[in-house]
Amino acid sequence: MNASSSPVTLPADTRARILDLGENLLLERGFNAFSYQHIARELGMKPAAIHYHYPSKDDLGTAIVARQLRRLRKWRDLPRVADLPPVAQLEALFAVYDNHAKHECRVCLFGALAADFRTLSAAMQSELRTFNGELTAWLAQVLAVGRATGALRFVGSPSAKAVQLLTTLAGALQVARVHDETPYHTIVGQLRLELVV
Amino acid sequence: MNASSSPVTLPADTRARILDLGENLLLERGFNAFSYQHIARELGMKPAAIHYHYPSKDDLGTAIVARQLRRLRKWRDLPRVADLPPVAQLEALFAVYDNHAKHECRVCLFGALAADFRTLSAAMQSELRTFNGELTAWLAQVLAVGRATGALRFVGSPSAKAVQLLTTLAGALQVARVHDETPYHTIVGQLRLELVV
DNA sequence: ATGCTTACTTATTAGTTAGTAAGTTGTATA
DNA sequence: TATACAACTTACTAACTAATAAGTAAGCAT
Repeated sequence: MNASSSPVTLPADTRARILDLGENLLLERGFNAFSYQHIARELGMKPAAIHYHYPSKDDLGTAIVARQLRRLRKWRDLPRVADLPPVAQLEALFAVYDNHAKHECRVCLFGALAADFRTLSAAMQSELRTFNGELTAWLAQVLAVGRATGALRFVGSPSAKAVQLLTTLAGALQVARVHDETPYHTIVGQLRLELVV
Repeated sequence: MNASSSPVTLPADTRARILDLGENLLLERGFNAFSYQHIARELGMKPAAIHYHYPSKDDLGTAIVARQLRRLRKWRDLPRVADLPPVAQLEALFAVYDNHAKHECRVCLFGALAADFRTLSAAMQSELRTFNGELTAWLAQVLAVGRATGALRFVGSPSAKAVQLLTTLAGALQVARVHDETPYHTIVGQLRLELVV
């Protein structure tokens, strides 16, 4: 009857909130360093409630990676990204990583899971491979067009440069975590200096 | 009296064997994904025996990083490394990473600890910072001399290039773990192509 | 021979982990 | 009004975790 009788969150939101919290914990502590207790405490619930929504931790982990993959595809196909000239597309990519660096030095999905990769389920492993593969393919195409139009400069094949670039960006966020934001910006500045004509 | 009465390992070796196994497990599974049980089983001992040598897991972790730091300093100062021309020094560095890639796609120390960094003790964190700092400083000097002598080519400051290079190498080993050795060699090939005149 | 030290084992604690089963509550619907 | 379902809680298991304490056997030093 009164205000306190309404739930703190809409029930339908709980699943999404678990996914959000799980993703945060994954990117901040690594997959093997967070538990359902961490999520439950944050939500003011019992760990078993998390199991109701994601029966196993593997289900949750897979869902986190799968959502990032969906986000990547959506972002990549967004008119305000897809219709951009290559240099602007590259800057849009940098902006995503900048955002991670600013947000308490969160590493990217790849950087968070790579070290623990062998302890992950086959489902998570395969989902992460797909994620990284699609991102690399997208960037390779951006780089190819960028060089063809004279806006970007690099030696070697676009796909080799794409793998190298994404690897450097993933590593740069890890360096930011170990030291501070400074080396991250140094690295991205260096990449810009080398790539953009 | 007979051969079976002699211990399988010299007692003094146990400490070193624990350190070796701990390092392997760290580089293959991540710090939060191995336990004293893993080490003990491999040595045919009880977990408590590991505690005798390294009272806490943090002690073991710190010892692993500290040994890598000692190794780095020793390697760097070795005549057969220190007296090399810059390009050969760079190749010697690549060879170290190549060795990791070949050895069951082991990541480097930095790449193994960066994701879980916030869950590590202050001692491990500080030791890893020192490790990464000294390696970067060494490479920056190599790059500076290399460019000055016309053997290496890059834009930006030597220290910026050094941070970028090491970050890329660390990331490259992670990519090798997630996919296979191929992208690792692609990345190193790309680095060589860009750097070596 | 005695005691000390090294390198363990056995036994145990306290806490955490993922995961399950059964029960509860509120809400919507037939 | 009955019931069915969603979203939990309570209570639990089994396993693993790091860590400690106490005991033991072997070797060495005096």
